[in-house]
Order: sequence, then C-alpha cells, then structure tokens
Amino acid sequence: MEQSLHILLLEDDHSFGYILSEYLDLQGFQVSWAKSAEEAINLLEDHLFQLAILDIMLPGLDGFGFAKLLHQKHEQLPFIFLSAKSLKIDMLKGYKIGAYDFITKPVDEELLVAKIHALLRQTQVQKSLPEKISIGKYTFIPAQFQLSCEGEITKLTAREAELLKLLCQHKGELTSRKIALHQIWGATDEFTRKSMDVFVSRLRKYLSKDSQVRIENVHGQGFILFDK
Amino acid sequence: MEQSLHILLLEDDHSFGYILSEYLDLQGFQVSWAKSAEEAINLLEDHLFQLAILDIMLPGLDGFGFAKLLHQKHEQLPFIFLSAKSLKIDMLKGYKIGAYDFITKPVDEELLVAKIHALLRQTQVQKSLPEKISIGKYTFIPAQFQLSCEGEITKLTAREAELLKLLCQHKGELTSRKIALHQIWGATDEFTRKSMDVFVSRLRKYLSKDSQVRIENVHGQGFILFDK
DNA sequence: GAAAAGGCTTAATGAAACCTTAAGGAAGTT
DNA sequence: AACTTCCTTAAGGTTTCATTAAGCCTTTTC
Repeated sequence: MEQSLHILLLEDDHSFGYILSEYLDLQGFQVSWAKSAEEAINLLEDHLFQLAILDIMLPGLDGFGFAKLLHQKHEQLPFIFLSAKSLKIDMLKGYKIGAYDFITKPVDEELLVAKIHALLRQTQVQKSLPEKISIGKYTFIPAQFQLSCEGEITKLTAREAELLKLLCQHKGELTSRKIALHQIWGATDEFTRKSMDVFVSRLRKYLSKDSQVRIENVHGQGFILFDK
Repeated sequence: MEQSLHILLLEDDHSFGYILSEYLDLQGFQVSWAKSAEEAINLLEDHLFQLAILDIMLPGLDGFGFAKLLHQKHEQLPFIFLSAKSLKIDMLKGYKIGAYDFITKPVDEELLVAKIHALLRQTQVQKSLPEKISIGKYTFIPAQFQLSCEGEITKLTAREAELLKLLCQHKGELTSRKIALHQIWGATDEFTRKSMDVFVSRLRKYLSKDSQVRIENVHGQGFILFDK
C-alpha cells in the first residue's frame, strides 16, 4: 500500500546496528536488520529491497562475499559498503564488485541519509510504474483499481489490484510467491498461499480476453506475467 | 562491448583539468573538457554524455548552479561533484540537488576511475532488459526460465534453469561439480550427485537440436558447456 | 587387464504444489 | 434486518518435478 522504501542493513555490531536502524526508521525508511550474512540471505528471499547497506567486517561470510552473491541474484539492487577503516584497497575492491558507494565509520547519519535519497532518486526513476500500465490489450490503472479492455471496465478489489501491480512491476520475469505473500498479506502460511492461488486464478479470468496475456506459474517459485 | 563512454568535465583550473582529462582519456573514456559553465552548456547541446564531473568553485555560474540546470534538462545524466574542501554543508547541498557522488581534491585518480566504472555499470544495468544468453542456436532467458530455439520454447524448472545458468557463467570452461552441488543443492552426498547427473542429462536433451552445443564431462571434476 | 570409481540415460514414484469453483463469514451499507 | 462486498476456507482433482532406481557404459587406477 505505502510506497515506503525498504533497506536491508547487514551489520553484526548490535549497538551500532541498533542506532543506525532506528535512525533510518525515523527517517521514514523500512529497515530490515540482519546480523549475519545468512540472515540477510533469508531476508532477501522474503522481501523486496531498494537498497542494501553492508558492513564489511563480519564473522563468517564477510560483506564482500555477501555482495558478490547479492550481485548475482539481485543485479539491480544497489548496495553501499560500511567500513571502520578507509583503506584504498578495500574501496577499490568494493567498487569493483559493483558497490554504489563506500561509507566509513563513524557514520555521519545526516550525510548518509542524503546519499540514500540521492541514490534512491537515481534508481527509482526507472523502476516506478506509470499511472497507466499496458498489459496486452488491457489497460490497468492501479490508483483507481481499474482494469479495462476495449472499453469494458472491470473494477478490481484492493487485493487484486495490489497483486496485479506487483506482477506488473516484474512483467516478463519472476514475481516470487514469498515476496508477494510478505508484501501483500504479511504472512506465508499454508492458508494464505491458498488464498493467493485464488487471487491468481481470478486475475487470470479477468485477463482471459487477450490470449497473449498469461500468468504462468514457476513451480515452487512464483508467477510470471507475460503479455506477448 | 566497451563502447566509448563520454564524460563531460567541468573544471576551470587548467593544469588540474588537463591532468584529469588526460588520465581519463588514457583509461579509455571520451572526455570533453569545459572550462566554464557556458562552455559546458554548449557541449551538452552537441553531445550525448553518460556522466558529468563538475568542479564546484567556478567563476560565474558555479557547479551547483550548473548542476541544477543540468538536472532540469538532462534528468537521466548522473553527475559527480569535485571540491577542494569537504564541507558537510556543501555535500548535503550537492546530494540534495541530485549528485551521484562527491569527490574531494586532491583526487585519487585510481579511485575516481573505480567509482566511474561502478556508476556507469549501475546506470547501464537499470536500462537493461531481462538478460538473454546465447548458446549456439539457443537463447536462454534465466529470468523467464525459458530456453528457446527457432521459435520453439522450452519451459525450464527452477533447478534446471539454475544449473544451466551456472554452466553459462563458465561457458567454455569448467563448472565444478562440487561448486554446483553446493550452490544449487546445498549438499554433496552420493545421492545428490546422482540427481545432478539426471539434470545434466535432461539439459543435454533440451540442447540437442544444435550439434555444436555440448555439455562435456571432465571425469571427477565437473562439466563444460561448449557452443562452438 | 580387472576392479573400482565415476558417468549416462530412461523410467517410475510420490509428495508437494497448483488450479478452479463454490461455500462460509465478517464488515460495511442501505 | 437484509443486502452487498470481499476475503478466506474448503474441497477436489490435476500437474509438476526432484529423487530414486536400474542397467549399462567409460575412465582411471593398480
């Protein structure tokens, strides 16, 4: 519903992580704080993030290692490194992996937030959906819960619209079931996934006038909306 | 692939500007060096840039003023500020205008180039469509779990797609069995490797339309995907 | 040159995931 | 109170797909 921006924070230091996540929260960001790379990997499967802030020095898999994984799986997700020391060699390594920026501790929170806003502005511009979305012969206006085709208008419910919007955001690629459940229903239990199935089925029916438009299932993963 | 990337450098100091533009030129960038905001405005009309590097302290219209203009006219063009002093207030101002980064003099050229590459990668990735990988006559779109050949589409399962992707990442060289098992299955026991064999076999069948495409085994090591 | 280890392919299996229609039932509206 | 809307639950049948098994083949080692 809300267009709050979701940040993944990977930081093993409890007090520092707490302060930073609280501060970011106060600034209106939705923050998920992982204390280890493993935790972060789990979070990535369940949520859609717009930015990752990664501490480098971690026990186990370090920030660099995690970033490499991240870059393979979520190429479009920008990330920033946090580091206690500002070694040039570390920075070069970070940028080489694909880092967006490099911030040294102690962190000036005000500056960090300014950078985050600048970054999100850069990356969100292209990602944001237009008012009207074309899906084959259909036109979908998320703000009005309206789906129309050849003059005929279907009024969608809030849930239907949210799901369709999510599918549109990833048109032509996978919309993870887990992420959809988390984002729309806030739960991933057996009943809720059944409920989601019902919604998918309903959307398919609405979209059945254009045979080019399909919502295909990827077994165990999620759905892909195709429109050609 | 390295189509020359065009950078607009706005810097009034002759010797510093000369050194920097030469260095960037050596790094394979195409650099247009403007010594005043007016000059830069003219250059903008004649060329397509992928990045602007702006000194802040300039006679006449300063870097901030120019950036505002720039941001209005060329919203997509990312820019970096150069500054002799690192005043927080300046940096906040810069980011607020929409700067991508902020670099203080003296400039570490190596670091600057690393940042530039990171930035360009970021901005290029945004525009890229779902990645398509060519394998001989085949086209593989990992995001769609699809393998197509001469119009015929094969839908892959999540596992199949993961394995094929891994093979593609090392096309022409060894994909270690161990690594694949670890990365995809998370286990390396006897049963799991047998399972992997079945997957390799299935991929071979899918890819059998082009005799140039082969998945060859390296005894005890892993597999190599060839496509010519 | 024989034994052992590793590999290839096809087919069977069974659990998990998926699809659709229809029946509750809660909350809001008339 | 009756109606409406919308989400969930139920029910059932269907499909999917990773694994296992089985039989034969290839490579390496001793």
